[in-house]
Amino acid sequence: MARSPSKKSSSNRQSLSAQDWAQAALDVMVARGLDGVAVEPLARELGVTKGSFYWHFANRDALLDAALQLWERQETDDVLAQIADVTEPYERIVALFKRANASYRAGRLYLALAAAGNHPQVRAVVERVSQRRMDYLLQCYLALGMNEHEAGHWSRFAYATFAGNLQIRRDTPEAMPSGAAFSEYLKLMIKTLIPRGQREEKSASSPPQLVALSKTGSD
Amino acid sequence: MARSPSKKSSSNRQSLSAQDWAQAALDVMVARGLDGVAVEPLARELGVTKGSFYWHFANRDALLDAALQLWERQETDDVLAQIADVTEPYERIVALFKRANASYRAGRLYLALAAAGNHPQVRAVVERVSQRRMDYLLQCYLALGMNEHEAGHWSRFAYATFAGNLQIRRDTPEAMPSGAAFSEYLKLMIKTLIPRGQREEKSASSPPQLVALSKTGSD
DNA sequence: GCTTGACCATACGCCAGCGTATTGATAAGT
DNA sequence: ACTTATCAATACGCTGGCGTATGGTCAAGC
Repeated sequence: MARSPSKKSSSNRQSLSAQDWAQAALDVMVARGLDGVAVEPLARELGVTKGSFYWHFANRDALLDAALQLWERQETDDVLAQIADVTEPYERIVALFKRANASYRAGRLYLALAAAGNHPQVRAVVERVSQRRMDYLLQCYLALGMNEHEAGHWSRFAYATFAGNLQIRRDTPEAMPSGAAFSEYLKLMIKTLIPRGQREEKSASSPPQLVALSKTGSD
Repeated sequence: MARSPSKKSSSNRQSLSAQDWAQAALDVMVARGLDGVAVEPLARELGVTKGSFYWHFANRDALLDAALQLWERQETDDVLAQIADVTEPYERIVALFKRANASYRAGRLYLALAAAGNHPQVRAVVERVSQRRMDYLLQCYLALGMNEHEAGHWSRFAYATFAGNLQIRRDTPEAMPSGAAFSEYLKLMIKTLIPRGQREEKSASSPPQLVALSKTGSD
């Protein structure tokens, strides 16, 4: 329930912003999926009518665009920024994996969006985000000393496992352990998905540095 | 049961059966997702009107039930039956993995259904199917000589990777290699996901050799 | 204190999909 | 030949969501 905007208070009868609507749209996606994002129900939930909505947005698609943009910023840009200080490639992958399995909400959101493959609008963003994440992983594996080919395989492998775990957690929550057993599971995956055979050699001389993944242009 | 055993023949202008409707519903799910399964459009596609539909089914939910049942039979019962003759546990997992990555259609269908987590009707079936598949995998890993704990981890791991690969193929098809590169990728996953450290005891025979990976895909 | 503009309410028309009712058509069965 | 069962067409009412039009309110600003 508590989202995060500093000024969001249920008793707050201040006017809403487009951002508030976009954030609410993301919340609904988590709960009811992409096509749960309907103007009128959403307005009801926000305690206003759709007269308000059509002040902020031209139509439903515009809302989706805003929500999508917000999502990409929050769940990809920000995440990559958060682990930017981890310089060692092995540790970086570990950090990614831990973070990927940390937020339940983020996982649901990702699945909800990815499930909307029909919607071209959504699809484009999901595709770009997935690509960016895998590319980032690829860089990590390259930094471990692999060649492009191997790194391609392993990054894809790792990303698939990540995405699949989200699905398991959603579809069969009982099958996913918690607590210590989960830590153990995570440990196993990390150990398996980061082959330390070809441990990286030149992490001091030629720092991988990963180009910071800055926003794919300007948008 | 309706006595008209109308096989799936596209040019068959004989009357339709409930099975035909269910099959068509699955086809639509592959193409447009779960909520693409609407009575009227479906009827249009089948060249009839919904007057026909409401002869065979009480309502839309009944159609979904039938489709779901059909799906579970086709994609789980039948698959498990097909690999029942593979007795060696290692080979069995390999066979599962190959089969899982073979049918594009089956993957889309699974994802489409899994995405409908809101719908309790669908959710129940997806949950059971996922559970059954993971349980099957669990048995395989147990047969390799693992204890329950380890086998639980590895079967979950393997299933997650399977599900994630489906997602990658759907969301970023370019990221998934084809041809020889894909075989190589599959080989890597198999090798990684079936730890041969604790190889099961009774078979000191030849390593299974990965049999050629010949496009066993249905479509 | 009257105007302006940002924000929201109300009311309407539209459309797609669900479900129902009724009738039509055709292929057995008797 | 006539009934019956099976499958389908047509027509209708209902609902929920989209988008529009228009008017209401309230906080600045001149």
